[in-house]
Amino acid sequence: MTAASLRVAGQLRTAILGGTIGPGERVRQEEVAQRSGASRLPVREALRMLAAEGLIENEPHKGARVPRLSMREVDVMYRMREQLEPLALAESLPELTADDLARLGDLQDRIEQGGDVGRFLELDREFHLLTYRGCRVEQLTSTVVRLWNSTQHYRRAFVQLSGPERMWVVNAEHRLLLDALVRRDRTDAGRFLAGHIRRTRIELGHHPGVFEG
Amino acid sequence: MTAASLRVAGQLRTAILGGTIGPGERVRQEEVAQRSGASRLPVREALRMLAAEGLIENEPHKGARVPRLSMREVDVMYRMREQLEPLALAESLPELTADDLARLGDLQDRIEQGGDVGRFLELDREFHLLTYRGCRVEQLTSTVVRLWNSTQHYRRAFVQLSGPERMWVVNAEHRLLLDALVRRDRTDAGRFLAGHIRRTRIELGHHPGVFEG
DNA sequence: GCTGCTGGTATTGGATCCAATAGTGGGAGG
DNA sequence: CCTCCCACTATTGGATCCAATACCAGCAGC
Repeated sequence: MTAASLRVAGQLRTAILGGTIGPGERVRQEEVAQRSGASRLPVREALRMLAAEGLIENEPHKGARVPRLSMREVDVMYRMREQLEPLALAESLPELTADDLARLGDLQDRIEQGGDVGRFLELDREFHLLTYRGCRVEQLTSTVVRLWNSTQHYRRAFVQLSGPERMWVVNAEHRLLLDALVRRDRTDAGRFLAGHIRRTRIELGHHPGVFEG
Repeated sequence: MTAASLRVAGQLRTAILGGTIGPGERVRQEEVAQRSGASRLPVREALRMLAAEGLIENEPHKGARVPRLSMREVDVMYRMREQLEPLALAESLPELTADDLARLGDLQDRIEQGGDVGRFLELDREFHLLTYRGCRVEQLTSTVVRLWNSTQHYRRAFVQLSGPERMWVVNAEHRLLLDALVRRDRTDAGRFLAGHIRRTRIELGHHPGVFEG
């Protein structure tokens, strides 16, 4: 019975990232406790953990809810990613093993096979986070994960709205990135990555509908 | 009796930032509880909050301790600051009032008056964070604060070691930054700021003694 | 003399109960 | 009929007690 809070946190995390709990929705301690079979105390701890990950926000005596972000906020958070992820990649690249690179190729193959939106988001996330696997600086990786977490919902809405006709761009970018990684070229890799994020940010800006809800 | 956890968190925060509790030191729940007159439960919540701020790290069943960072980690965290703080400044600049700018001038005056290390760290922190006051993107400001928090101890050790003979450089940089802010020149301001952080990072790299202990 | 086990102790994690607070609905007064 | 206030309820915050786990010291066996 180790770490009930970790279990609860995990359940809530997948529920939020999966879209079951959307922005603005409230998360009641009692309800979560009953659903997960634990008492309210580990739920409280789990909520604090998730707050640290940027998945919920906690207000005293008002409870926890999934944050609702404005377009401006998401835009700035994408700019943060443009700045930070190339750094993480540069830290990670020397540590990536041939096995990691093979797995990345595998993931990209599966992304190109297609699937529903949830499947793509999952694979895409796994792909990028795997490229940062070698980054040994906790603060950097956790910040990157936080940014991914907080913007996940809007990415989902965006992918749903824009449909599959622009998917070839993503695939081309991923392939170029992967090739640069295989060549151990940190400059090229960083450039492709920054461009990938920047393009997404700009396309997101053309879909204001994503932020109304 | 609202929010005992917030009170406890505040006490611990100033203790850690002030250097009373150093890197590697353990923080026992019971001890903190007695010292602050609360029970252990709010202490647990406070520890989770501080973990979110990067001030302590929590391991299951092993307790909380102030993280001990390697030179490489601090170096990367300074690189993160170089990337993120100009962004925060650009967001903030249009929102800064004449009053804010006056207060910044005041703070810099007081920095130039001199004082002990703790005083300088306090004023320097207040100066920089005030320049980000207009940044309305929570994730960005909280990330910046986290980076300041985590590296505070090493900054203190560095300032103590290097003494006051290089203080004129800091003052010149602050004055140039402030002037750019008054002129509402975001490009200049971002450049001076990035340079300020970068120089500090490099000088820190010349003092490996800071990271042993 | 060293190593590995085993018991004790210190410390953290979890459950239950009680207190405090915010949000809400109904009633009285204008 | 509208508004303001008050009490009620739903929900979160805190205290105390109990359980589980990690650390440590001492002992036995090799």
